Amino acid sequence: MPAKTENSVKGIKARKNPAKGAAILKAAEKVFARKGFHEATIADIARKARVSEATIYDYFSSKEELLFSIPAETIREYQEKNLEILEYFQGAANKLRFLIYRHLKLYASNPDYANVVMLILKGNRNFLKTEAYKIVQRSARNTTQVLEEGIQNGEFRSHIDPHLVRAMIWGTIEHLVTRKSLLGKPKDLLGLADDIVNTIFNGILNPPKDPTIQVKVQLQKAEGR
Amino acid sequence: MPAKTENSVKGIKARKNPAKGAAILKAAEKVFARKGFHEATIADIARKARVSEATIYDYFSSKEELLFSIPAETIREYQEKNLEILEYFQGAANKLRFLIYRHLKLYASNPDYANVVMLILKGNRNFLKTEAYKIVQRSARNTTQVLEEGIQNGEFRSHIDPHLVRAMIWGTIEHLVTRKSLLGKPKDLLGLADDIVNTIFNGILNPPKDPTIQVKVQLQKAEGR
Amino acid sequence: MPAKTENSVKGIKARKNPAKGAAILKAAEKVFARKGFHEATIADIARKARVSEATIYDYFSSKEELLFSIPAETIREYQEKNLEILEYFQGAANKLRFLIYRHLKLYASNPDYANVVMLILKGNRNFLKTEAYKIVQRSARNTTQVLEEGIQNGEFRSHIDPHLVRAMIWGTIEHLVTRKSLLGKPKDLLGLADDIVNTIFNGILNPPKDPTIQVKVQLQKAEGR
Amino acid sequence: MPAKTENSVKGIKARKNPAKGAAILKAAEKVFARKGFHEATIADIARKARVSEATIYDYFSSKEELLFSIPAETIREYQEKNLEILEYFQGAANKLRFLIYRHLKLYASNPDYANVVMLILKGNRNFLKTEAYKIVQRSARNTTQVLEEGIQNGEFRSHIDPHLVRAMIWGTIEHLVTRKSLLGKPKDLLGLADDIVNTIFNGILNPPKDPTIQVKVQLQKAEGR
DNA sequence: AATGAATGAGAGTTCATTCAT
DNA sequence: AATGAATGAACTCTCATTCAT
Repeated sequence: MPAKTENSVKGIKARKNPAKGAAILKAAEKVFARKGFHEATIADIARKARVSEATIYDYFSSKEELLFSIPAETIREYQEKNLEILEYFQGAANKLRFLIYRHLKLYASNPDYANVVMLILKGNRNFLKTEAYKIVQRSARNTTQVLEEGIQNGEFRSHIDPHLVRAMIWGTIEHLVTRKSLLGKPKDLLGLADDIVNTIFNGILNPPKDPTIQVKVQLQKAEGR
Repeated sequence: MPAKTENSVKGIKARKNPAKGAAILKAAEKVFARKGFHEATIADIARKARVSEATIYDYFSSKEELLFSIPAETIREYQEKNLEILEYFQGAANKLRFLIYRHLKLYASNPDYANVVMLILKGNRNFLKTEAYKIVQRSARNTTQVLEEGIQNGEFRSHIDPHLVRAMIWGTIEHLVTRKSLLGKPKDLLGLADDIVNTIFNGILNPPKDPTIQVKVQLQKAEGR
Repeated sequence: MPAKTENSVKGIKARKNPAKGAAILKAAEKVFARKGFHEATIADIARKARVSEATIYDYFSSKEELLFSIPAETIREYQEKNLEILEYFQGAANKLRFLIYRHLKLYASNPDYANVVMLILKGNRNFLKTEAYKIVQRSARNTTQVLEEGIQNGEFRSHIDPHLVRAMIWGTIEHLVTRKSLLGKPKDLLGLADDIVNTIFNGILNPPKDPTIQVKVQLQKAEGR
Repeated sequence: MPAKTENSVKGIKARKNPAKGAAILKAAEKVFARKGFHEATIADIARKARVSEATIYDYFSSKEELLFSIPAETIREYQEKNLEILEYFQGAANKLRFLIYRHLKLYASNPDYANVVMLILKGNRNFLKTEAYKIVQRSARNTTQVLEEGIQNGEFRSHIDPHLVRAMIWGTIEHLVTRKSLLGKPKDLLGLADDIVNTIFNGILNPPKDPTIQVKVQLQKAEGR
């Protein structure tokens, strides 16, 4: 799909050897995850990637660009696949459950990535100008649309604000992932998915004691005669 | 109230002039909020506080300690007041609603503080070792306890996981506050409180179409006599 | 004369200790003279000045500013004194001779300075934007004015172009100083002054063989009668 | 004419394709002229020459050698032609006038070359060790010889110092060319040639008001008889 | 109590140059 | 003959921090 250079694969500005570009990126992810952005040095990353520092600058124009390149590919793959699979689900509730699972799984299965995103990128204003961030936004719109769909077809309450609910879902996930990144718990992130979905779906309030309806049927003797 | 040295007032390690310590802290909050931790320099803060750089080191032992001192007082005041007021509420639902409001309000009315907490401290591993962070944890326990209380007394569903629900509530708030810090919207954070509470309480699912129960009553002719 | 800060003496941007600023400048002059601009390192200069590299940046904002600061004071002193003394001379020729001597002497008695100016600054485009360069220009105007004065009062030929003659004088001096900087000869720069002045004044052409006028006086015998 | 290797044509160490060597040299001249030596990168030159950086090193062993190779051919051609034509002139004055014209024209018609020579090479100590510089020296000797010739045959004053006069002529030209390189003026360099020659020849002093000789002839009456 | 002055320690970045293909 | 790819080696500049006054 790229027009001229066959090297600019999937957002990694990898001139030269794309595999090496990816290796550097992976090394950077690890080092940033462990040390944080400012505490990590290019030398650290170079050592981890087993290349020279100069080589890193052949593939990425600055330390920050290197940082921003980490989510680029991952996020696009994620979003593409999301759109693809979403088609197969029937009903907004099912779709939403799927999105929650996937979102959680994305981080659960890439702890270094989770670290970088939650602890570094989320607080970085410049990241907002990034191409990768635009995909994040698009991905957010997925969720909103599913919520709107659910309201439309009556699956979801008509009173809810799709934007707020999306914020709740994402906020919940991000909070949990951040906790996991910082404190190591809960051990099993994915295991929380069902609970999250249930709580989002049903809320926490106990329904009024009994939704039973009391039907009073009085049969009277038919006064014959 | 000060325990040992009469200068260590309210968590600010202010030897000497406590007012100056507070001024430096306020200046630091502003500068950190605007520039981020690493991008802000001690010189910036000194300029803003109208003191010399050396003076800052008379009040705080390092740049990071200065950063960590920012939430210290705020968070303690917040927590104290929370506990105090909480007493006056009846019922877990009312208490929880109060906590949500307050949490949101804390950030809504201190944008610089929100900035520092959301964009800088949340990603800082060392903050976890801080005294201030311990208060945050205690504050979290408030919420959990209220949730447990609600489960106990039947206000809340017995199936919910208090820890998860607290994560959801906090995650939601943090997500919204972070958005506000980075993007400036939504303009009115506090205005979202009701919606948040409602959604957390009732969930998003429409209750089954009609909880109506179809009662079939067949009356038969009473056969002769 | 400086309004506010008493430290900004004579173009040396010396905050803090002006003497140290001057020492750094002197060290820089030496090092640049010996090694050239790009080959000299801040570390070299710091070592020579017996200060830390960081201190240099407390006095000068960049390596280039340090370079440009070298002629600043010298050139101003030179120009001021020139104007002062020029008053005492009678006649354009005497004034011009004085200027030539002084110009030559400036470089002859400051070999390091000559080096920096001739080998480094003369080829540096950015130097043209400098305050010091403006003084150089003013100094050039001195010469032109004296030449104009000489034309006006008949001391100098009316055909000469003051700008060109000034270029010739300066060019001559610069050429000689550059040679001395690079090759070490001629040993005695100042000794050339008289020759330069004579040649500029009288040119190199031999006057037409004899400006003698042949007067033929024929005395004839007065024929008696 | 090539002595040993058939590739080292005309001073360009061009193994392989001499045309490509010349192209690289021309590109280097342009880039150096525009940016200066240190500011220009091999990458810049490679881009301009439409070759790879590595290829440049197939033709020139280092960046500095590349720089020094720029004048090599030009200067030799210039010197050869000078010697050739000089023969046809009669009289030292005519020869000198020719040399001044030619020298000025050399730079006037090659602005990039003038730039490189005046702003870069003139300040470079290593250039003095160069083969090209030796030709420059030889070329300088031309001028000196012509001056000596003129002194010998009475065209030039016997008092003048040929070395100094040559320095004056060259200094003048270099000064003017440098000005043109840096400031763009004067627009017409060659137009100054006549003025230069005239001033060098005749000096700037007005000849004593009247070289008239007052001859007093007193005729006395021849007494007696 | 306050600060002017000084600096140690590094970090990111650039580029000329090399070499295997 | 030509070059894509890789890197060693520096160098400028910044800043948190210290200390004598």
